[in-house]
Amino acid sequence: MQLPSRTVQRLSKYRRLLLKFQDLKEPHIFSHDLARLLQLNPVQVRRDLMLIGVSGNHRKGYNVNEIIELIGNRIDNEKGQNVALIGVGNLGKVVVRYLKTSDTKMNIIAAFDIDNKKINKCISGINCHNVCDLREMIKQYSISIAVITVPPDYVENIVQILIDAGIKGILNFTSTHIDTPPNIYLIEYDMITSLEEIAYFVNRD
Amino acid sequence: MQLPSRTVQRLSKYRRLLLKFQDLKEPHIFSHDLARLLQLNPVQVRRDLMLIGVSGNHRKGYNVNEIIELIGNRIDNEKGQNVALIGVGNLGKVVVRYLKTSDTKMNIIAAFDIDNKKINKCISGINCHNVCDLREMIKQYSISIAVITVPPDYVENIVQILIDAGIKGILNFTSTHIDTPPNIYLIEYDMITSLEEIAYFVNRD
DNA sequence: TAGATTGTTAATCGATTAACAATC
DNA sequence: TAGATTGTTAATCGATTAACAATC
Repeated sequence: MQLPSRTVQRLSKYRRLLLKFQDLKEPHIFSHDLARLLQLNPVQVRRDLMLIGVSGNHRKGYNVNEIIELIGNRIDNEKGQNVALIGVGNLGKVVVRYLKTSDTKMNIIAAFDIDNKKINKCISGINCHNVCDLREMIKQYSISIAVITVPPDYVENIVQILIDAGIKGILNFTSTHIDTPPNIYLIEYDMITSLEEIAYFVNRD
Repeated sequence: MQLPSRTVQRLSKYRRLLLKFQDLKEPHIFSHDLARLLQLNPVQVRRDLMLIGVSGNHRKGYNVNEIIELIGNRIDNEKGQNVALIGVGNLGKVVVRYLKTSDTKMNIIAAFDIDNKKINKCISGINCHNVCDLREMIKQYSISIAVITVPPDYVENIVQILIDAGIKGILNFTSTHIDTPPNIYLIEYDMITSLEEIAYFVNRD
């Protein structure tokens, strides 16, 4: 049974928070504490946990390790999830460094660029390849997710290559809207739209 | 009457797309063309435009200039919207440069850092100030929105300063969840959560 | 037992879209 | 007129939350 996307987002956040609890040797947590720490409704937390089959204790709350394990069972791929980054500019470098230093099952294993000065260089421990090798590398290393951090003019072209190469999911950091077929799962970070949305509500509250 | 947040997001995207049409001297557009270009439903486009009072022509569609103007009336602040960026690291620099070169009514007018090597330097045409001056600058230049690009350990502290200084909206680029009172409009870009969400659906489609 | 919690259904809320009237 | 479009209500869909039973 497929989980709602909002539930998946919250599960990701529960896990990251609880991994800190694990370090603190706190074996249990109540739904209202988890909710408070993430500014959510406790009912929502209990419902999310119910959906993935976590069962709590009426006295002690939920077992932290059990939550972490069952979230992993749902979200993680056994083989790990290989991610590629396209566009080794300033933003690309920041994203690679961030992902390499975060403890997540998302493995960023290759970067790509068209600039010969960058190709075959190492950035934050991963190699920068020629965009021409994208298709081959995606298949060889079974990369299913791409993070796009190229300049706006290159976006359309890169997306076409990615789709042809069989990529399944895209995180688009450029503010250029991209057109994807419905079988590609797409998330777009559009900072202009986000700032304009914030501006709208700030002026009306 | 307050617009739904999803409508505001789409209006922002309509406007950016239509500004290109304006350059091409295309005076009109049909709802189904606008919808197709942004992968939306034409009914949704017409409904959004109806909500802001745009009226179309049964033969020629909607007037591009009229849409742009009425979106501006709703979203833009007459005085312009002043934005500050906190944390002049690599990510911060990228964001400043991007916002300075985009044509948006969002004016990024100041950057802040705690590093003396950065303070009083100019980045992409704006000055980097000491975080200690945040409160004063926010009031003086009526900055209502902050973009946060500081390292995780500084986030909590910075948010407290921003809230005390009366900031109204925050775009959080760090993957550290922040706790804001309900009168602050917050958008968070959490790339770990986004990648895990993509991974979940990619493995199930 | 009383009180605090989990577990789960049903009601509600918000957003999208189907249906169709009106117009050119 | 026929066909294509806009305009708008009502139905539907998805997500959240209220209500309350069950348990320790």
